Amino acid sequence: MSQSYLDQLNPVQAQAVTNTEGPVLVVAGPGSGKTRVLTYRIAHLIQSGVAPWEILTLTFTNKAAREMKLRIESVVGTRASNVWAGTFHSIFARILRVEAEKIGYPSNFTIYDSDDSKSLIGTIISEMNLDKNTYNANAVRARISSAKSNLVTPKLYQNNQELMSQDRMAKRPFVHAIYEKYTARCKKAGAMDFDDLLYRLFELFQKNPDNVLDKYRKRFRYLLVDEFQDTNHLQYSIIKKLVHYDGSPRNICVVGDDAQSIYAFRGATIQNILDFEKDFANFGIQIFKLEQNYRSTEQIVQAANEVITNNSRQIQKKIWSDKGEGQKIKIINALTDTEEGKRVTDIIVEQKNRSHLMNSEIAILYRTNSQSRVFEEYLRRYNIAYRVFGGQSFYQRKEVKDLIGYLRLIINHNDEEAFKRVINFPKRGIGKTSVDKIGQAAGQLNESFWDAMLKANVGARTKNSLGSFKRMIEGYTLRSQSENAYEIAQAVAKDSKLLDTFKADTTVEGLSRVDNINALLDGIKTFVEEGSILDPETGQKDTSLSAYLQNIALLTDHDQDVNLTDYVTLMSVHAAKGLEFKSVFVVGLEEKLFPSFMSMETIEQLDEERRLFYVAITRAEQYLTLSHARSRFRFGKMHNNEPSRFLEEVPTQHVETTAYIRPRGQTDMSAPRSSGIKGNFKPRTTASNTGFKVNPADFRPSPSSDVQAGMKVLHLKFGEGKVIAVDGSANNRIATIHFPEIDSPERRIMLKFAKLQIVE
DNA sequence: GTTGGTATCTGTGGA
DNA sequence: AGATACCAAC
Repeated sequence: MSQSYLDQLNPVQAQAVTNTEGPVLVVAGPGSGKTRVLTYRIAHLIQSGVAPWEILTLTFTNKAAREMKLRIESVVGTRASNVWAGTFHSIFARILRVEAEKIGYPSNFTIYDSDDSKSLIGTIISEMNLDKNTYNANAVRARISSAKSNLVTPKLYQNNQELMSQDRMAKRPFVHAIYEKYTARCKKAGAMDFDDLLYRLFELFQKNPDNVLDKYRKRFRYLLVDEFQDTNHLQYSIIKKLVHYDGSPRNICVVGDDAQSIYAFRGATIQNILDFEKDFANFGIQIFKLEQNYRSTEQIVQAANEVITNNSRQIQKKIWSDKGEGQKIKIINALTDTEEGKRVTDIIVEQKNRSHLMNSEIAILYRTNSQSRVFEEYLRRYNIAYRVFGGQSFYQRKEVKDLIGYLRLIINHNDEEAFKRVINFPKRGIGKTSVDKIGQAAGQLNESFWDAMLKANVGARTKNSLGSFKRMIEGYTLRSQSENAYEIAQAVAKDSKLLDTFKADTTVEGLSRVDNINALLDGIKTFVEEGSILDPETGQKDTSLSAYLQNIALLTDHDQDVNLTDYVTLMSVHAAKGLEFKSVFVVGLEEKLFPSFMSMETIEQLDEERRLFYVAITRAEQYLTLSHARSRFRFGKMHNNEPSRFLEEVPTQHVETTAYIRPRGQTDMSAPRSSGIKGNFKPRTTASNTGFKVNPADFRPSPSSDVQAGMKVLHLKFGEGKVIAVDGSANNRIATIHFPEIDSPERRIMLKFAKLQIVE
């Protein structure tokens, strides 16, 4: 057997790969070859005789799972496709398809996405006659979601003093009642939301009917978990059900980095890492720390290390790189968001020309998806190919959801959200009043909307329409037994008049809706051609509509296959986790934006924002550019924001001194700037003026040769300071200055770069 | 029931 | 600014 893949690992990595028995915790810094370790570990298991389908690998994104499979394949060949590898949600959904009936769900259950959940919660709120401003559907949904993630049932919720008093304080004492109704309603509709995919599996394992748990414990002899820092309590509880029991070999390997935990907002907790150490302490746990960064240059790694030390709690590790010192970090201080867009694009042009970067080696990362627009405009003007990830996903578009709504209803008649979406679109004369009556009947009879629809007290004509609607859907349900997903979807798009309705709309929007429907149909066709694997062990494939729907529900925009053209990547920092680019731009580094205004209340929230910043800067291999704008257009208004505190946390010795030079011959392309600031557009020459303690308009820098020890000086970012000493050679004088206003007040400043105004 | 216009709300990240 | 909710008129 060839062991050559072991030669490609450093000693710690090799340890993490070959110690396959018993519990293992791998703490993996950014760029430390985490994926390599995971894939080689799986390959190693297979090489040592473990059957691929005995290995379960849980990841957070479909993309990560797919990539892992590809890489395992390159070592062990096609056997790789028999490994169970997927996201928590998709693997668990697959198990639930088989077992759902044991806990009172149909095997063809629908998966409600967050829009469905939100809509149902909104319906319940209004049915309960609660004020929908106090009871914000999104806020309630978040609370329900976090309850589920912490194994809190509606009953437990009601008995939990802390939760109840939080609700009372927020003037929302009935959240527990909404939670209870929501749960019942989902069940009635044969639907699971994203949290249910986890929670119901836990329930199944907990109740353990027919000793079903035993089956999965035996099936998954080896368990691997990627991005463990992003798991929530519920996920960890399921993991423990599978591997942590008497007599278990406890073959579990979790890989994570506490410094890259960025999903606390949806219940993830790094407590899981600490708990893991504790829970498996008596079972021979082995801990490996991957500390060598193979991705980034020293400037970037050291800056990142420094930034993260501002967080209060973390697992001690020393990330280092031997990629050489590399380029310093550039900082762009822009006046407006449009100027930021222009200057970032200018640098992209320069990097392409001078450093011969491909578009695909460049990424622009931002905190919120809405920031993409300005960059898109400039990239388009400069004729640079780009691709925006995230934002409104393809699957969230109205027309796409409409068609999928039909398909969902065909497979699961009880799907309430799908029913309401399509019952009167395209119009068939069944208006709001009728749907409300159906809803009332459903409530009284304790039936689904579907079962109640012909029993509702509606007019004869409406009843007629309902009847033919019902027959149409049932006809497709029958056909779906024998025809594949594409055949059904195509027929539905035509017969339901959905395509015709959109075709009748000749506006630009209507045209794009038709395009999107066709794109969706193409996607379904591809699915049918490839089929989805039901069970890695048997390799059984399924091209049915039902299989398609379970596949689609957990897909995001990032999973769309990308044609291999060369484009600049635009995405949120969250979406960029796990990726790397030669050149990275982290933009919009302003207080209230990054860190987000929603996350500035507590130290914990700020720490998470900082970890997000850490993730952002560690995506860069060679070039890192940070930018902020003094003012930006947001929510329909101009906002002036201070530069982000994170900019100040980047040590100045890693920052390049830049002067903004207007690119030649491009004046005609200059951005439309908001009036009022126009005249103030001046080149800035300091690198470190990332946060201004002094109003730049009042700032009059003095010739640096005049600066002497003992003087009182002003610095744009650091404020007032006292020069303690001046040393260095005549043409590279360095001043040691004490700035009382900043955190580490003693600064060494090179006078030939710094701008200082002598006060006295 | 449908249409079109106006008022109101909302606003981070994503499986 | 954009999406959605709501309402009056057809």
